[in-house]
Amino acid sequence: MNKKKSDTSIYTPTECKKFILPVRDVIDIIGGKWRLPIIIALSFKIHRFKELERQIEGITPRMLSKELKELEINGLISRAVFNTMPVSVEYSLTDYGKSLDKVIATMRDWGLTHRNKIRNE
Amino acid sequence: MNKKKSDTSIYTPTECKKFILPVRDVIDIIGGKWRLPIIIALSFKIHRFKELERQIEGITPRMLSKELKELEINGLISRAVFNTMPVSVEYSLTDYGKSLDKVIATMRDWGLTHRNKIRNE
DNA sequence: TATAGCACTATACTAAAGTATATCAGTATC
DNA sequence: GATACTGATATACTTTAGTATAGTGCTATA
Repeated sequence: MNKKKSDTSIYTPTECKKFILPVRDVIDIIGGKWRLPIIIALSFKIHRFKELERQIEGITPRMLSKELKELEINGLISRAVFNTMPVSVEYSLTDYGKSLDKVIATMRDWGLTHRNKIRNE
Repeated sequence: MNKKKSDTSIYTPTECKKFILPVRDVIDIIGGKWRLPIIIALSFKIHRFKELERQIEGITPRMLSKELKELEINGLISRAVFNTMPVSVEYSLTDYGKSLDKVIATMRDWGLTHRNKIRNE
């Protein structure tokens, strides 16, 4: 009776870490300098490698290639190769990638409020 | 008539960047290795510096101090000094900081789904 | 034959994020 | 007088993220 389990059930370093893990996953997946620009570009339309390179200004082919691979591993985008001459490769958001929309929208809402708050201080 | 504005209105590098900015803000604010643990810990109760240091295992006082400052600058937490002996300093989430709950919950939901998906592959 | 476009990759580098370790001033306890 | 507590800060270091630049194999066009 001297200790209430419910008060601190989540509030131990271990439980706290467990609570955070899925949130951290999202940050790991869409974090970094280039992932969001890529996801947003692909949410508008399917893109070829060079199109993305031109669309996302400042990105190097090395980073684009690297990030596309990561996003593909995480199942957010898919890669389709066509044997045209020269070969063309199309990147598109998977349904799973599209499901991030809700998350991005929620973040964006808060971020817009934050921007207004900062501006009015 | 040969170009439809609505098709590409958001879809230029400049407009795309504008769209992303508030989302990036959120990542910048809660991203990094230690911000979420700090925010979550403070969402359960007010903490003193040493309490946070003990609660968040692995953090060094340098990082804790650095991140607390950043979070305070962004208005998410507040710092209260009491002239006890020795001095005690209490950190708490502001209402504004608490407003991140919704964002964190949404991210967590998606992250949990992602974890289940990965596990079942 | 030279040049250009596509989808990358390789190598070397710089910058940012995070870690390790020691130390500070003040007080209270052993 | 030595040690420990509080809330930090300083310096030096390593690790991760991102950049710069050049080059690959293929083919079509000039």
